[in-house]
Amino acid sequence: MKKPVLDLTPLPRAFYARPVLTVARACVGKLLVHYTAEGVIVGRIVETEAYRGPEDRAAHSFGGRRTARTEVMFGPAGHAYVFFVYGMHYQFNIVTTGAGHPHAVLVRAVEPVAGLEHMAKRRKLPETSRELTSGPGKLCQAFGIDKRAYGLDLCGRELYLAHGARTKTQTSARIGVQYAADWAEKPWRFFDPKSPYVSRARP
DNA sequence: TGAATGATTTACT
DNA sequence: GTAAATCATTCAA
Repeated sequence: MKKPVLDLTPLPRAFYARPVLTVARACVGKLLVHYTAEGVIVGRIVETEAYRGPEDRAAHSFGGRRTARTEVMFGPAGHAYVFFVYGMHYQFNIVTTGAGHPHAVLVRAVEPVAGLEHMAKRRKLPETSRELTSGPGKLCQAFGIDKRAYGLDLCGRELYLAHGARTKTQTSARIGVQYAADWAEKPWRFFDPKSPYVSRARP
């Protein structure tokens, strides 16, 4: 039995042009595809979070803050918002909803599907390690996503989402945003409880 | 110009 | 369990 060929057709812009909570939930189970110089890398998304500026205190676009960094979130849906934190980690987000609505979905964890050798090389870990992609900074390193991906159109051919199997989704509070008080407690994190690659809850 | 800090990971006690 | 690594972005002055 040969493994069936993966369907890597990019999802249409209409998928992203919906309310951010809808898109965040819909992203769980979808495939994240990145064509790099080394080869194609594919992962199944198992954990996301919604950020709904301007009213969401935990969002970078809170209060309608429009700067060079947040600019892409104010544009049309279906683009990549990539930013750098803690002096060493990138985070990959998907701009949703539509122009003028700075809403985005943070992709927090994926399960390796294809291109394992490239992920393992970038992460300097064995291909079997769960640490390969079980966190927002980890998956960016594994996929080779950095500031060059900022603003990329996810309806292009380089970096995009593709259809995947439907899975059950659980919700919880978001992680790492305690500074945002009551907004941190909203159940805006979506994940597949059966996946071993979901990032662990905060200590 | 300068200081504070963060949508994290990793190593160490 | 706690702390260090490390720098772009932001805000105050």
